[in-house]
Amino acid sequence: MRPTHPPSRAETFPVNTPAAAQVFTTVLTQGPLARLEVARRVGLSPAAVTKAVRPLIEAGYLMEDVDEESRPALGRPANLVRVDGGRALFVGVKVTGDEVIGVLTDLCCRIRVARHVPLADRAPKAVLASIAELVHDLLAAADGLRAPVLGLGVAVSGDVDRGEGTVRYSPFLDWRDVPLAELATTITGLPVTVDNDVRALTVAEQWFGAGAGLSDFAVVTVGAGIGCGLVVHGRVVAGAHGVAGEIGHVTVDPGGPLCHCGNRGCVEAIAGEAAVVRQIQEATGVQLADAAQALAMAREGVPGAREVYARAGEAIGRGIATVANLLGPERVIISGEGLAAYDLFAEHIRAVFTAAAFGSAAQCDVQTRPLPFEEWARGAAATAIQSFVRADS
Amino acid sequence: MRPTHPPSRAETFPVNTPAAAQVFTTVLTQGPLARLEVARRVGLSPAAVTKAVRPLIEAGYLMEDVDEESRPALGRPANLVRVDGGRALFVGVKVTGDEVIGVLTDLCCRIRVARHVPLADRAPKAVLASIAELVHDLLAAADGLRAPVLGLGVAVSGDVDRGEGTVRYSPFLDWRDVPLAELATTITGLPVTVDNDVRALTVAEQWFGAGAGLSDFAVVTVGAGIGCGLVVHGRVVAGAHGVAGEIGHVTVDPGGPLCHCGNRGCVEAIAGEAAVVRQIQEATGVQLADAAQALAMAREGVPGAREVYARAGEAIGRGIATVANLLGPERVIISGEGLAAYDLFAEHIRAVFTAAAFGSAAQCDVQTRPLPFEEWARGAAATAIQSFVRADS
DNA sequence: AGGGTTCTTTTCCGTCGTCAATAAAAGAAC
DNA sequence: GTTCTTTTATTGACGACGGAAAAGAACCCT
Repeated sequence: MRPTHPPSRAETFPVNTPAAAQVFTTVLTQGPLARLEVARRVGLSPAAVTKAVRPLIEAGYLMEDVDEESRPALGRPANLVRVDGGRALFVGVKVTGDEVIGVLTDLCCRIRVARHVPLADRAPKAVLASIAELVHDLLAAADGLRAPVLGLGVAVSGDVDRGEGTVRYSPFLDWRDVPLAELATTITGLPVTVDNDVRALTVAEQWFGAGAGLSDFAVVTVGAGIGCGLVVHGRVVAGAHGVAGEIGHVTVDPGGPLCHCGNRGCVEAIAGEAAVVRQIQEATGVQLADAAQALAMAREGVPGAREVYARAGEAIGRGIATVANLLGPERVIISGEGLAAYDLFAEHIRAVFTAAAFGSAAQCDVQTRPLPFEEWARGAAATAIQSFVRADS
Repeated sequence: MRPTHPPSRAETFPVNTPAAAQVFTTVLTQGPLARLEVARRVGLSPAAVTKAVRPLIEAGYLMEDVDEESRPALGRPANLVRVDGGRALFVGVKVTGDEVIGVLTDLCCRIRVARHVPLADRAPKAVLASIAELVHDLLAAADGLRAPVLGLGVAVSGDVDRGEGTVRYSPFLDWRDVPLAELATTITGLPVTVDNDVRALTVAEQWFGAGAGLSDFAVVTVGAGIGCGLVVHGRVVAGAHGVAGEIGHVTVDPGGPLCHCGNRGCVEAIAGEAAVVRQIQEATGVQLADAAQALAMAREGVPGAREVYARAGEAIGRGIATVANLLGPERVIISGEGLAAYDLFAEHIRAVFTAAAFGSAAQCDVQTRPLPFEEWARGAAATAIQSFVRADS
């Protein structure tokens, strides 16, 4: 049940306690902080923070840093503690249907290098080859940075068991029970963490994005599919069977269009990329090559096209309202390539959401964040950092 | 942020550590256990369990108990540890629209006495008077049991802040910002815990019911309203704004009947008690006095009546599928007075659920549990026990 | 230079949990 | 009936972690 599939012998985090992990993560995500401030946020005594920080500084993971800027008018200025990004590197990889996106990040999870590799074939072998190529490239780039690469995170859509490091079922890739972590470890020699792609993005948002500091929020991704990452009680929800956040297959209209899952009126069957293209083709009678064309038509004001986007927005709004009603998150973050059409969605999402959110669930803050695929890969790197830092025997 | 609103000075749990609370809860919920077995389940060493158990035995909360039955063929027989139910008592109260149900439980949360008091008026004053009467009765009954009453749990529908002990908004009772814990403490002199009623029932199910041992499950209650309690990561979900589990206001048919929340086609607007009665009246033209009459008509086979129940079942099934798709619980427990009509629902719930559940979310085990209102009150008592045991400064 | 303020560290101590050894309570074997 | 085996429970030594309090450090201001 180790979240990382480890190679022979690798550099490990110097302290193996929950407190150390929490201190490190707090410093990582909440920027340079005075020890006293860390103590307040983590709920430890200042002394405990001093003691937790010392070995991490000695190991080079944290560093001190006086901040000339915000010197207080009174009292001793704080010795800020920050993560030394240059101390270590991680690789994050996101697999999509037609390419593999990889980023090399530092220990602060800042992207240093990003690479894309096209994917001809979705079979595990081909994907692994692309991952290998990507990682090889990134490791080469890492050579110049004089820091060890300590982990690889891989994000794949579908039912992923992070603990086992296996992809149980990915409809998109047509994979079943692929021991991806093990395979990637033998190829790359790195400790590998495998997780679902939306959950990986959710971790990135939790650490560095609009979910920072929130214990309950949701990330809704609009694109080829409609996905959702949930954070409840401060932890990403994985579900008992590995599946969770399937907002794309929430029914919003039982009489709606047929979905590939076999049901009618799923959010994805109305607002997924393929569904939008298809519906606009049907409405206009024009054959479209891709989503960009569909978007262009709607922007031009072709009759029927705008309405398709409006209905898509309503479906998404209803899906978000459902999440809000069931979980009462503090915030919902909408992201994904589909945001390119956000101007066509926005008002409909909002209108349906405010109408359908029950009681104080409507207080939920809905915001959009256009995030490129690199950000998903960064999330994968974040899961690798998580595994590296996490204290679990 | 204390979960219990305490009176002047009361008996407290002897040890204030997470480990002790966990050991006690494990023994409470998983029956008499050998220390070694407790150690295995809690993840502590046997020695730690011995040390945690001792003060609890000295304080009388736990007791030893040799089990002649399951003596092993080999080795030293285990000294089972169990909670001494007779050591302390708790009162649990559930407020409904027309009555207040109270139970007196022992420390094992077994119901010793149950009482109902009718409720003429839903104003806080009247409800508090009923609670006072009920508690007075139960305390009188407790006198004969020679054990102190250590807490009162109150379960109310609506938006309840357990930490503050206040009812922020209860549409059903038409309450706003009632500091119920404080009020009840001054009246009864007991430490009071206030929580949402469905969440209280969910705690009871988590401890003693079909949710025992599960870290992710849901309780769906069918009755006057349709509610839902969620357990994620082993904890009951309260939501950032106090509202969560509003499955009753998940939309299943945007063109459906109008709901009191202002939307169309909510689960509650189709499958709530009032909605079913109304729909059957409309379908048959017969005026009905209550849900029992509606049920009788459907059982007699009056045309149109059965169909209303069928549609209700479908709505519930879709709601459950939505929960399963979003959270991937291991189990969904259906309960509530509405189960009286379960024979008319069952197949439709199941059919829609299996069709609409996505991927391995369909592995979720859906079961029904007819639980009387006393069980809800017992849940309230369970929250009181939780507050009593919980280690939080 | 001295006082005020705030951050950091030190020292000491208590608590809690593990480890390893020991005790205890059986039945089985001879 | 003694001894062995097996399993459970307890003990005591030890170490790690975190808190409290006090001292130290760094700065500003007067």
